[in-house]
Amino acid sequence: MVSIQERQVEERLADAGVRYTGGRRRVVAALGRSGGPMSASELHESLRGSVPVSSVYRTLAVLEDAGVVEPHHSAKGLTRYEMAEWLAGHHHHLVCQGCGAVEDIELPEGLESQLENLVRDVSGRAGFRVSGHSLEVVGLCRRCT
Amino acid sequence: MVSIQERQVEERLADAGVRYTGGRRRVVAALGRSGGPMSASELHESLRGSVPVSSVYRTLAVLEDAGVVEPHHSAKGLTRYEMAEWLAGHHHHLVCQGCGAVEDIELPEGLESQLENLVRDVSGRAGFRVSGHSLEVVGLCRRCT
DNA sequence: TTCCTTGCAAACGATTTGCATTGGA
DNA sequence: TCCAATGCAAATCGTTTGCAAGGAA
Repeated sequence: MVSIQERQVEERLADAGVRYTGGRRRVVAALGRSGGPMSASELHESLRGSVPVSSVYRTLAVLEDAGVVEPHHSAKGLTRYEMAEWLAGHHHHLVCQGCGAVEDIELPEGLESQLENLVRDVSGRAGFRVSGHSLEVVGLCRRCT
Repeated sequence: MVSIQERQVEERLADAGVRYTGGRRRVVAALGRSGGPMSASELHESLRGSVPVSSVYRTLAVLEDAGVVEPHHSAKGLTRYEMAEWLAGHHHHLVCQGCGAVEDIELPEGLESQLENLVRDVSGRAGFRVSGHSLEVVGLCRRCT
């Protein structure tokens, strides 16, 4: 999967005026492979230590600034990152209370747009300017059941 | 508001075999007053330092074990707590990207139950045993707009 | 007395930052 | 060349824990 996504990231980073170096490419690739958000240390491990933890953090900060990845805050003060919506598509999360794993899910089209309207409506009433939403379903995954 | 909720907490802690001391009462009261989840240090401040931070943490741990409060993970590795659903009622959150504040909102009855069905349906298909869900709407609050 | 609770300070773990070095355009 | 990027170590910051003192049953 060196394709479209890779190009888009390349372009976005160029626009942001930063380099798309080897280390950064590896982090993006690891995130692209993953089926859910990953933390800095998970990325560090996934890359077999080829990118030091501090560099992973800096890379994630750069990527977040450029709008390439988005943070996701989970238990025990861990922050996990995933490809931004415009790259990975809009989706929601199943969070396992047993093992802490996070899995992506998509809602059926109809329900998704209905939910969007609802969100806009309710939030507007509270004087809130909506920029996005995320549904988090908690429970036990197949393995932890 | 010394009423029902207070009684329920009292009972729950008694069942858990722990004391409902002054410090713990103050933490619960502060949470009850709040319109959204609060972190340990926010509680510490809100109580004008009358409860040391470490005690706030311990209190929150006890309350969580007893099922009186529930954690909510937010930006910058902060964990905020709020009264559990069975005490505060089911609701969702508006998260301000500007100031980080979290505000509670409720969905209209109809949409809420529809959302519940949807969640059960989609998650079940993924072999996931659902225990709850939470919708997080991100954007800018009135003050930060 | 006997536990549970509390406070302070030290310990921890995730994340950030200073600084000297490396590497790409 | 020149500035962004990197690696390491030290510094931060939220949170946890050890231990001795305080309190209620």
